[in-house]
Amino acid sequence: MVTIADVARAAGVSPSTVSYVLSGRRSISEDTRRRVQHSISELGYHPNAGARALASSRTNVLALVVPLRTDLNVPVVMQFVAATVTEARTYDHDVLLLTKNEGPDGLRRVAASAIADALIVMDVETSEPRLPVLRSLHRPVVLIGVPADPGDLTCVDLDFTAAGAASVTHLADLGHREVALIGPSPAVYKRGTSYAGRFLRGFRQTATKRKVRAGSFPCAPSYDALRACLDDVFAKHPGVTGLVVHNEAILGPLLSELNRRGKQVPRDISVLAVCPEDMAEAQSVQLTSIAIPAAELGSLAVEMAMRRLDDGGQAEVRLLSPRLTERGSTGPAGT
Amino acid sequence: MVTIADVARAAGVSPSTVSYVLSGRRSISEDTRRRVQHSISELGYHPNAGARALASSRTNVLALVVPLRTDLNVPVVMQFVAATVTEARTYDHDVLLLTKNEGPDGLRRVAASAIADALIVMDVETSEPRLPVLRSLHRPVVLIGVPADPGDLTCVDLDFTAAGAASVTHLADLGHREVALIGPSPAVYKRGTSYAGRFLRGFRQTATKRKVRAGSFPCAPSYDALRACLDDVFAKHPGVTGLVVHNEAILGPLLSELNRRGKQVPRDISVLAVCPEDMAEAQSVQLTSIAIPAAELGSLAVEMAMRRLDDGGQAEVRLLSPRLTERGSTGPAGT
DNA sequence: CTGAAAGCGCTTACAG
DNA sequence: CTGAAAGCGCTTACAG
Repeated sequence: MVTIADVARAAGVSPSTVSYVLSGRRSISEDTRRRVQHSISELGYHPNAGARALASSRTNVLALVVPLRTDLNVPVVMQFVAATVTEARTYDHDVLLLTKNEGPDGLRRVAASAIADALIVMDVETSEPRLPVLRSLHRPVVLIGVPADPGDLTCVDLDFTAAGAASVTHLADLGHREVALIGPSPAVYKRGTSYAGRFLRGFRQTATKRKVRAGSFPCAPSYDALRACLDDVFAKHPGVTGLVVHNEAILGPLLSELNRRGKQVPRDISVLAVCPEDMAEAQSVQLTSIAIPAAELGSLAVEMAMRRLDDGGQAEVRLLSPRLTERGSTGPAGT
Repeated sequence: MVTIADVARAAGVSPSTVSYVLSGRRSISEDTRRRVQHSISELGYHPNAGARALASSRTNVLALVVPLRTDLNVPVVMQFVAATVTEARTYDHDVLLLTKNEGPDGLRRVAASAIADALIVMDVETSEPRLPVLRSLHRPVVLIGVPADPGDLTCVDLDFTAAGAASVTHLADLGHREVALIGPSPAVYKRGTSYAGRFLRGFRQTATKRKVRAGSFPCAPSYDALRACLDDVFAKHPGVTGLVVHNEAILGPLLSELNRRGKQVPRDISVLAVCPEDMAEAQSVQLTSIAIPAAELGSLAVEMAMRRLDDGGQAEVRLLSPRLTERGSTGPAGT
């Protein structure tokens, strides 16, 4: 194993000088820097992470707490994770993966043993039970989602309330008077997952304002559940002409079922999806959609965590404005 | 921050005794152990990871190198990752996530800076370009997948050759004389991804042996690509009565398309899927399938990595036998 | 612009 | 059965 002493010897300087060349924390003569850099690459030196962490109390590791359920949208989680890891690397950090079911003890362990400098937490609930622990960790925490009372914790998410509103506005503008929201699994609502409730609220408020009849239909991610859900929609809303789908897992099956039932999109019924862009494009009918910007959220979360680490900065709640892209699955009502 | 010295003081022993209580590397009187344990939980002590790593040259971290492509099956990757993290925790290890696009330098960095004790590498290609680097790391490496020449690297995977064979055997036994394999995206074959080629080989060999006419049709993960692919299948194999689908992303769309074309499963055409169990069960028709045991592979990989860390054990190539479950999407040919 | 040295919090021979 | 002490490989005041 190559140590800083080896590099120092090879370059004819002291170990501290090598360290300063690496950190840039003091000025080094051009000549010395060059000799050190040369020895470093010559020897293939990489600072020992444990020693560095011990001496500096910085690990250069971000802990990412992910849910590993299957009722959540898996591709969205993956996109988020990928963006987080990629962005973290641009700050010279690595990502440690923790699962939600490690619970409060796991969070305490990671913080107390100084395994990570900061935490990014996905799948936040409205009355998030982990909030007290997270606050007690004395480490920067970035929540993906917005709990009822974030306090001094940083949050970032899509503005789901605005997204819910935008979905109704779009359909109302097209003349639809009766719409249905096909939402996430009942389990997601039961858990009080932050985004589900916020979307629904925006959806309902705007429906009232725009005098659009609106119903909400949670749907479990299975073919049978979807069929039952659609039956329910058409029974309760015989005049429905617009569907807002906030449930990525059943997008494909939904389009098949509509087709099987002889409903053409958008002629007979408009469909607006809330999902990642690529998913909206990959369906049998290209879907008008409000994007779930998983990748942006991932890199933003890292950026915010890094900022809090560096400047000790202020907590903030950052909500990304929804972006709606028309792709032809929505059209005027009653044509 | 609570240190081992704090615990020692509170328990009235030396720091080394606390360390030995934690590691169990020497016998401690029952009384001392109890006092120490009590102080530990009293103070909420967790050993500093960096200090421990520095002193012991063990990080208790496993690095997991994952592909972050979208042409790979995302749920399978997630299941694998989840199982890896969960299993690692049972060995008191954490998981560091690396992306494949960090490349050889990333692998070298992780090994040289002693961030992780061992590596688990997913998405291995037949002529895997990372093999030389991986061998040079002097750390246990477990590959998910089997390269042409694994050498002294440990490998674990489903026996895809046997799986390909089993798929044909199942259909041939049911009397099918002409079958088509709808495989992974052409990009997957082009890349030489290990499992795709192995499955195809088993499929072809057994088709020849059983005198079954067989064709192979790679399919990109989009609705349009699927339609074109099916057109191709029926053009080249007008007498086809069995479909083997080794491409999870297009399972749902495939069933919709068959339905739209008036082909009933399994009356008109049998469908056998290669995918995780829950996916086979979630389709509009419950699918007879050969399971992709993502979770088992994840925990096996961790187990094998831990064994190599502890006993320095032998390298091995471990192939799990395929398991076929009948669910009614396959039936006798020509009824 | 650079070096010598203390110290980060553990583990583990060495000693008794 | 237990303790004192060296040492792991860095960073960072302290000094010049």
